[in-house]
Parts: sequence; C-alpha cells; structure tokens
Amino acid sequence: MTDKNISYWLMKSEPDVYSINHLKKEGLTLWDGIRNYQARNFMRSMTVGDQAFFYHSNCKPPGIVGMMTVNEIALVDPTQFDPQSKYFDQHSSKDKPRWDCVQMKYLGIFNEFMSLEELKEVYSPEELQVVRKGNRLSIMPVLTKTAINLLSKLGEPIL
DNA sequence: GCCAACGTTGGC
DNA sequence: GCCAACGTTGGC
Repeated sequence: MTDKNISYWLMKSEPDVYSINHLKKEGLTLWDGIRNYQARNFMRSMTVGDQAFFYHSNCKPPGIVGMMTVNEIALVDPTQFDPQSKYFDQHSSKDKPRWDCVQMKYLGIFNEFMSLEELKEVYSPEELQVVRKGNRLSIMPVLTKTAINLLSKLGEPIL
C-alpha cells in the first residue's frame, strides 16, 4: 500500500478560506500564500508523489479531514507579484522570487474526521508536531510511522 | 476575547 | 548582533 520513498506532510488551511471541499471540486490547487520561511523550506523539500494530510485550522473543531498528494514542485508563487493580493511582497523580484509553492492534488476525504482533541489523545508532540501547544506552522512533516498509523485509523480516503 | 508561542522589524 | 515592541496564528 505504501511507497517507502515518499514523505508525509500535514498542511493547514482555514476552511472558510479554502476547505477540503474546495479542493475536491477543483482537483488541483496551488498551495500559495505561504509567507513563513520554515513552511516554505518544507515545501522545497517535497517530492512529487509525497502525501499530505489536509488539516482544517481556525475552526470548530480543528482536525484532519482528507488526503492530498504533491503534484508539482518548485513553482513560483504568483501572489507575491500581485499588488492586489494580501500576499504581495514588494521585496521579492521576478529574477529572484522569494516565495515558491507546490501544486497539490486531491486524493480524498476520510470517512472518519479526526479532531485535534483526538489527535492529542493518541499522539505525543514528538510523534505528531501539530499537537504541540502553540504550534503555528502551517506546513510540517509527519513521521512515516505516525502517518501509517494515522492512515490505519482514518481508513481509506473516500473520493 | 484571551493568550501562548513564535516570527518580524527596526533602533541602537 | 541584541532585544524590545509589535504582529500573526490559531487553540481555547
């Protein structure tokens, strides 16, 4: 079932802004607007075929809702050059773009929703970073061991 | 609305 | 380079 060479990630999105249902509808999306170097660097270390847990944040209740896969990597984030965008960065140049992003592809919505509260009951912060108190990072790696355990709990994503 | 836990900015 | 002040994320 699982490719040994892929990495697993957890990516947050506020459902009011962009939910798993938006992704289901679109199929593909550019994960743009990331303006945190640590999160950007995690995107830079992604490989096509990596899988990511889609996490709904800043909502009630927050938690893991679905699964997606990395479809394209090393794409320039277009919003940094758009003065109308809230992600516009006047210090970024087209020669040397500061921000890049990846394209994600919808895999499915899990039959079981797993809330942050439940995640905290099952995993330690070492096993799953998102349960660490005060975690603000919107993209983070998930240990393969944890990812496989999570997938066994959540069941196959329903397309 | 509060606040923990950062990240960023800018004076020095 | 230090650090205080400020801003942001996001859970609660």
